[in-house]
Amino acid sequence: MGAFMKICSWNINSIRLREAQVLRLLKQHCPDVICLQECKSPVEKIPIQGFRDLGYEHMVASGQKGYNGVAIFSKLPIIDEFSIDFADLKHARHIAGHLENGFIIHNFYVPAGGDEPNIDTNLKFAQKLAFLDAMKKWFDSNEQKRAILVGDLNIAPHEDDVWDHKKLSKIVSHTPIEIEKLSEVMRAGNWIDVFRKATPNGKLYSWWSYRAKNWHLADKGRRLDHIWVSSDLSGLKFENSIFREARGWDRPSDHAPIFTVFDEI
DNA sequence: ATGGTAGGTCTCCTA
Repeated sequence: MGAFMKICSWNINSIRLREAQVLRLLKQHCPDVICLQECKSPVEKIPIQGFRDLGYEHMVASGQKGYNGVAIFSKLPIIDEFSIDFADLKHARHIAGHLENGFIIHNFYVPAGGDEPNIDTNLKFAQKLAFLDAMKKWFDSNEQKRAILVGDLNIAPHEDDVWDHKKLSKIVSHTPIEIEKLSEVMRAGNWIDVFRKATPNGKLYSWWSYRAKNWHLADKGRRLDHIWVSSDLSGLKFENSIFREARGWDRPSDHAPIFTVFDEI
C-alpha cells in the first residue's frame, strides 16, 4: 500500500447556504482536498470553523459578493497560492494551491455562457470563449507537472457527457465551438481527463437542472464537472466516482460532487 | 415552442 490522495470537486451553489452539506460530505467521504465552486461569498465571509474542526486546516480562495467564487480546503498543507483573472472579467473563477507534497491544484469555475451560443448577440457566450482562449494561452506558456485541474468547466465535451448529443449540440455547454476550445485547453496543458480515461464510453453526468422535476428518473444530465491530471501523472493508478446521491439531498446543489483517488503518489 | 427551479446584490440578475 503506497500513499494516496483523494480529491473532490463540487459546485456547491452558495457555501453559506450549504455549509452543512459540505461538512456532511467530508465526514462521509474524507477526501484530502475539496475544491468548491460557486461559493457566492467574499473570502472573509466563507465559514471555515466547521472545516477546521474536521481537519481541513488549510484554505485558499478567491471570492466576490453574490456570484462565482472558488475555494480549496485541504487537510494537506498548502504552501503557496495564486489566482488568475482569465480574460480580465474581474470574476472570482480560479484559485490554485501548491501542496507541500509537490502537487499543484487548479480549481476553475468557467463561465456558464448564457443561453444563446452566439458571440455577436450574447456577451456572456463571448466571455466564455474568451476565458477558454485565455486558459489555453496560459497553459501554453506554463508547463504543468504534478498538476491536477478540477472544477465546473461548464462544458460537456463527449457525446456521452449529455443525455442527447444531437439535441444538445445547439445548447450552450455542448456546442462544437466550446468543445473545440476546451480541447485546445487540454492540448496546451497536456491534460488527461481521468473520468474519460477510465470510462471512454458510457453516460457520465455530474449536473441535473433544478428545472427538471423527477431529475432522477428523467436523468437528463450533463457532465460539466471535471478532474484532469498533467501527463507526467498518467502512470498513476486512480479511481473515480460521482456521488449522485448528494443531488437527492434536501435543498441540494444542482451539481453532484465528483471524486478521484490517486494511488502511489 | 415554451417554461420549468434556485440563490443572492432579491420584483432582477445569474445559473
